[in-house]
Amino acid sequence: MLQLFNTLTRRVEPFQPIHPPQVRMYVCGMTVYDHCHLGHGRMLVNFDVLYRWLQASGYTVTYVRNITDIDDKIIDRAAQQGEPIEQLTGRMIAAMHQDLAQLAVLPPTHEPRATEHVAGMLALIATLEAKNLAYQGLNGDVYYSVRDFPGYGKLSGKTLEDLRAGERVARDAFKRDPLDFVLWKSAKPGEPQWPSPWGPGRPGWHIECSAMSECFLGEHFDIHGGGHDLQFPHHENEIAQSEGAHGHAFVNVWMHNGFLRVNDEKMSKSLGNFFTLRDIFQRFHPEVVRFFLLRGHYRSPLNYTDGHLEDARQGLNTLYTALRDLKEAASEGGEDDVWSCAAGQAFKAALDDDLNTPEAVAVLFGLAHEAHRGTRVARRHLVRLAAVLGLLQHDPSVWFEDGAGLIVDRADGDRDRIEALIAQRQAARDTRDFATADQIRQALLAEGIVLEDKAGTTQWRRA
RNA sequence: CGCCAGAUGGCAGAGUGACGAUGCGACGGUCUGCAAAACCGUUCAACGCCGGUUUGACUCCGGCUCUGGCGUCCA
Repeated sequence: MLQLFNTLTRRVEPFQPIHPPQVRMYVCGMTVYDHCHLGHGRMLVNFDVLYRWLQASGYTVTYVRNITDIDDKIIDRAAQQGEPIEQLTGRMIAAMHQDLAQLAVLPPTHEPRATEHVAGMLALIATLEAKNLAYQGLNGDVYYSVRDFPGYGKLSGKTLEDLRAGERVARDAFKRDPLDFVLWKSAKPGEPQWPSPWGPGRPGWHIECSAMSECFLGEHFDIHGGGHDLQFPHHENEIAQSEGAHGHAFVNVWMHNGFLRVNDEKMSKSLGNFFTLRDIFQRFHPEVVRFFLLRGHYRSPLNYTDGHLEDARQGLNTLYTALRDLKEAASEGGEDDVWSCAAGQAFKAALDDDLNTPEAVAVLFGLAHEAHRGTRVARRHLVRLAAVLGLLQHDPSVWFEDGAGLIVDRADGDRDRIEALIAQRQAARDTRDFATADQIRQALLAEGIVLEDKAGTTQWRRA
């Protein structure tokens, strides 16, 4: 049975959907003012694995991942670039979809945009105001009154006193309490705005997720996820909004993934130490990146360096080598149930244990070794299990000829040239002219191409 | 200052109250014309520090040190 770590209880607990076999999950997605970086990729891949694993476990999953397409940073960026907001967000959304497709991240069931749900947000704010949980300040902004919501702080494990003690809370003369947060921002000249009972303006950041999750998943659903930095204040505020408005539980399981780090610092746009996915994809195959991310547990910090990506690439190549070398064995043997074999059970146990992907990956290596030692079904099981993680779905021969996980420059006709050299070398070998044969091997090796002689033929791959 | 998380072998990274995950790298062997891949073996291997509980602790408890995150936009 699946067990998940719940931020709300700080424990790993059995996962029990509210309405099995349905599972409803919501994940906070991207704010689209820039390209996705590797940290975003980690979050998106982690929840993609959860999505896949829930489905593989027999659940019918409704997965909602929102897009924030209106906020300060978007407005600033658009202004800075002299670009209309919708053009900027449209561009970034298209880019994100490309990046995610490359990473083999499945599209969610719904991918709502904040700007399409302003009506729902206004309805929610009205409810909060009617319940005296929201008030309008003299500046026209509508605030959430934190002190009037009893459970405030339960997700982040903080009390209002703890929070007030922090000196980093900005003073705002229009708030009743420094911790109150904005639900509706009154319109400023030149900014996008929508009409509302409180005057024209635009939504605060947190309200969109309360409105959109309710729209697609209802007032009470199973799983809500996001990056660890969203735990406070974003998710805490979502709870305040949704539970405040509806008077009952909002989300059963809260999940937060750990950060990707660079030089032991969080990778973030603010720190400017980020690598965009597309930058990395210039050098490494996206599957290497996915594999790298899955080798660590989603809640642990993961440190990025080029060297670690290279390690991951070598490991992935070990798996692809098993697929390539044992290609013919694949079609042999009848159908059987992967989940009943030892590897399948171990794999399932690993993912059921709070998505222990490193352990699951270890099972994959075990299968690769078994396959090499002659276990007939091992290769098929390897492919089947890896698919659950979104791995090993490329043709192994193409994988190795394309670059074996690296992005390499290839000239047109490269392949023909290589094949021709291999033929030449073979001719030399036939006359036992090993000096010439080795010379050709060395020449190809110098450009990163490794020749492997086996069973009377020679195959090649990129190193 | 408050709250939270973490400290594992050359590197990455799981896990467990007693039995040496896994990967990468390195070394030796088998195989090969030579290689590569694979297989076999080695790396005499590690659990931040100090106490405690226990027959037994890397694992549980307490303290300490250090690191990171959150408390402000952030996946």
